[in-house]
Amino acid sequence: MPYDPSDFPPFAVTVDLVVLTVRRHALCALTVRRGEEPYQGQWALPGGFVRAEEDLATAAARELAEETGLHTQESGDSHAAAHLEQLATYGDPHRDPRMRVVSVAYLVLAPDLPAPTPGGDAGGARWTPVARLLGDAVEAAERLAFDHARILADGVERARSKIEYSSLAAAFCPAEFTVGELRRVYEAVWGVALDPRNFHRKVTGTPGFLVPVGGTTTRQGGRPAQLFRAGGASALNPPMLRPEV
Amino acid sequence: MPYDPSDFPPFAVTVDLVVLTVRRHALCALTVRRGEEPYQGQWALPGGFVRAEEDLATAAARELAEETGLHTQESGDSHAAAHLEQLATYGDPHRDPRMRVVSVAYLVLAPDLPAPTPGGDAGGARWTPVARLLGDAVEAAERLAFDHARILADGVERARSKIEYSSLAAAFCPAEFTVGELRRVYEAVWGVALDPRNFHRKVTGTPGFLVPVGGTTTRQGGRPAQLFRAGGASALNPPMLRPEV
DNA sequence: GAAATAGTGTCTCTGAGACATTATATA
DNA sequence: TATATAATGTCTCAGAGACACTATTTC
Repeated sequence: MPYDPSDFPPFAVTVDLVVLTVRRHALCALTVRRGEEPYQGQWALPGGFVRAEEDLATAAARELAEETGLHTQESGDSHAAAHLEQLATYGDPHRDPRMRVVSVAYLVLAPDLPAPTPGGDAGGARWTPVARLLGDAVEAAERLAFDHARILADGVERARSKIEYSSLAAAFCPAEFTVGELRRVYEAVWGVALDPRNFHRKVTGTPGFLVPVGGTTTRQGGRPAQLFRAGGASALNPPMLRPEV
Repeated sequence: MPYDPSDFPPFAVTVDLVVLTVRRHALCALTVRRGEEPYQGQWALPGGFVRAEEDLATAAARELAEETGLHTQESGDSHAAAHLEQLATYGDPHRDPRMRVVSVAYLVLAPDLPAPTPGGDAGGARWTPVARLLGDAVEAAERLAFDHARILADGVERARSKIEYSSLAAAFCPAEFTVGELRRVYEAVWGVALDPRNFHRKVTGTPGFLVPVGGTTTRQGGRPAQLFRAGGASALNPPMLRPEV
């Protein structure tokens, strides 16, 4: 195995972001409109080149901040931090018609943002329900550029399976949330209805999963609900069971 | 987001392989001795450059065949095929002191090979127990080059968690195996002792997990054991529970 | 015979699913 | 008042863990 820098073919390396949130009871992904060829005018996942002296995760966090203003670390204040993790890497030789591009995809789980349309330097950016991007009969106008539909599908599947055995569903909620809000996250991500009583028993009975924060809220209507924040426990054992098995 | 080929910094892209097998009741990883600087003489994970017109998974399968002779597809004969899946991508700017290298790691689960030392064009290649490569006090002579200890740790963790809820443990076994042999795989990978009777009930009671093949063997000593092959079910639901929770 | 592994059965307890019921807000 | 959501409780059944016991081989 000779190892000569002149031996290896040059690659471009990018990061692509699957940014998921729950809005109006639907799982949504952040999409941006492409301003140039190829796939000009089509929607795509946000992303960009990794810089020469930049780590992959750093590049993903930078792109995320540029597109949404979201940060992945608590900035001292009480803002909920988005969760960021590496998803997978896509390197088909012809996934980009211009050159050889290897893209490292990252998955971001974010709370519903106050600003309806994310700011940043991206042209048109919007939240699109994943059902409309990944359904059986996706309209041509909604079809994602490159192999981004595949990347999005992988990200959605990762999110669906990870909230089973981790406390990551709280990443979709504001810093303080109720049991019912957390349940509606599960229902939106999985696309199923969960029994409110069994759900309540499960999440409040798991030590370290939820920490009561003291107040109550009626923002969902009905009887005031206790407010919680995510506890330190990152693993959920035994897992939350996804119905329809 | 201007998108000009001259904009992007050039990267080298490699694949690194975490090839795991179970030998003599121990989880082992394939390691090769480095023949040149940096880290000359140290052990490392097998791997190499991705070619210009080659898919990432293809490059991983090619490197695997070169180093071990293993194939990832059934070749028509009854040889057990190794399992190959993408693990993660490592791109710290200084993980290779010579240039910017992004490495896509793949995880391979292989049955114990008949040949004690894998062939191929790699110089010294051998199976090393992962406990010796990842323990708390790893000897200097056993320390892996680059960030390969981290990659190996990620691969081992992936394997440990995946056999919980999938039928992948059978990838460590020959094409036909007994319940006891499968149990010893779990015990080696997890490093725990499992109750043989509860294990037997679990795996034989899960529909589609094991298919009886008709014969028996006494290669483990004792009463003859029925032979099975892996069934079509790839998911194991409910999962096999890892003790010490 | 002893010793090893294979295979079946039995008991108990945790926990998920399917309900009922009560509590407290808004319209 | 009706209606929404929140919170607690009760029953049943599947399944994991902890065993006992029998079966069939090798030494």
